[in-house]
Amino acid sequence: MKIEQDYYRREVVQEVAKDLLGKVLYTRINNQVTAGVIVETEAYSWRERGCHAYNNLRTARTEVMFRTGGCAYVYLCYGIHNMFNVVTNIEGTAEAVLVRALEPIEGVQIMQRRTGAHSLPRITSGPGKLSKAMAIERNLNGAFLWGNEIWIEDSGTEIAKNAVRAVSRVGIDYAGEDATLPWRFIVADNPWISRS
DNA sequence: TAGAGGATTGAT
DNA sequence: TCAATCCTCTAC
Repeated sequence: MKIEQDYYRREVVQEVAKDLLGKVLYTRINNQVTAGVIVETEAYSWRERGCHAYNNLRTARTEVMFRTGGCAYVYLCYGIHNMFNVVTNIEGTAEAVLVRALEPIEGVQIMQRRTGAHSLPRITSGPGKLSKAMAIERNLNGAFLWGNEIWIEDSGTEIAKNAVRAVSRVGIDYAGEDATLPWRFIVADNPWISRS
């Protein structure tokens, strides 16, 4: 079952980030279907410095974050890596969840081919790598997550609450105190989460 | 319009 | 530890 829009429109972005663990991200690009269970996420909000839309900064890039929950926000990082985010909350409130790692369950060979010769446990263990494996590029920026190219499904299997860890986010030292917020959510001991 | 830097990654 | 690589944002 594809997840419906109300799921993404909730007010607390951290709740959506935590809840997305265990859900399944699908893409169908060039008629090739790939899918993976989300095992690591990070929450971002206009209220804190780690966010591109901090202090309601509205630019061509951040515009998508202000849209209604359920859109994809895809941007290029370091000129090399596409990063996939899920926009949350209602229109006008800039919040998003960065998907950082997946456990592949469908189209594994396709993902291996797209990422080169990486060994299996590592092909989707990081935001740049999973986008490459799933063929997520900036042409999907703004796409709704219940379409035919990219969507998220509820697998029906819950992640045990005691298996979820909330830790600090990575790579945002410039955010000062906000870099210490425990807004990164991982499935503990899962071999597919990104390196710390 | 130029210049600095980044929600990363893989090789050294 | 460092380079790759290009888009985005800011300052002039």
